[in-house]
Amino acid sequence: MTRMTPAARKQARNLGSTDGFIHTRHRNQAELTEDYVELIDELITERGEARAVDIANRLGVSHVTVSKAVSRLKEAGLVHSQPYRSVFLTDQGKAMARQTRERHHLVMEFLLALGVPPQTASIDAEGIEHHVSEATLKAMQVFVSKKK
Amino acid sequence: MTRMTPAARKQARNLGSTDGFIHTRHRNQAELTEDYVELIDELITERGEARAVDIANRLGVSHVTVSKAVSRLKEAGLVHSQPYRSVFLTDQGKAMARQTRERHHLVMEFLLALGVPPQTASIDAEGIEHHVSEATLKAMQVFVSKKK
DNA sequence: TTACAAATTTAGCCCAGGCTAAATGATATT
DNA sequence: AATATCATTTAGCCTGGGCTAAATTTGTAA
Repeated sequence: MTRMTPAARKQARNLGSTDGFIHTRHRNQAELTEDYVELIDELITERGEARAVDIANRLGVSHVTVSKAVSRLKEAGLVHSQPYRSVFLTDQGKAMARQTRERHHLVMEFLLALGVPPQTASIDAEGIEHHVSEATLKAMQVFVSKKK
Repeated sequence: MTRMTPAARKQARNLGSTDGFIHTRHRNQAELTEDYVELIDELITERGEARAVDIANRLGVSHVTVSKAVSRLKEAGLVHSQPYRSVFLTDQGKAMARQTRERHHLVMEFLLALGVPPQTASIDAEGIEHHVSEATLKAMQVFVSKKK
């Protein structure tokens, strides 16, 4: 190989950008947060309150993990609660919940309209919903409308 | 609240199962692995070899992180390499790469057929591809075929 | 063939998000 | 009102996947 400056090497290999990948770690944090907020919202709707035990059971993690997660959510301003009491969404949390709920619902409708069986659709929606852009959401919306 | 056995309480709250959620941590591990394998495959195709520096640049992480990740992939039997040399896929790794590549391609085609603009489609495909079941993949396939 | 540049590995750190065990708080039955 | 039970928090641990700095290896120009 002939001598090259570092910049020239990079250039030669077409590098230098992160190529559309997002740091999975962060992507994941966001996902987890959304899952918690979504679930808290569901629990409040279903039973009027979201208790740590219930969150833990639904998520399949220990109640201690939930306790720590709730602290993080508090830090993030998504949730508030008194010690030893159940958890409530702040306005910000509610906004996120609404968004997430709508997105979830749309993705679900979309998969069903596509012909995916309900049970599978439910699982896939859980995984997919955190990764769809506004543009894709809109396209899904259009598709669902047309199907009706 | 009236006295209840623990089992009765669970029953009353409809709990006991993890409700379709998968532990995000694990889901994530699998994703990362697929991203690495996919990228290594791409690099080998593009340039004949996958070097740690290139992987690091494309993924936007440090080369040290890549080094550690490659060790994990080796452990998992997906990859092999001599010290200080570039990385190659094992048969198992190649199989995973092929699968991932096909899935990626199909999801991409699908989003484009749906009317999502290419750039957005590319980003979304990255996120979505790890979360689609066989059933959904098949439905996407059907949709894409019909569009042609 | 020596010396320098580039790549990889090693050492050692950090943080998030899991866990179990133990301490503390809330509540319902008697 | 006391006690037993259930829920939450605290303490302390582990692992994965990041990082920087330093050591090592490889490869090439002079």
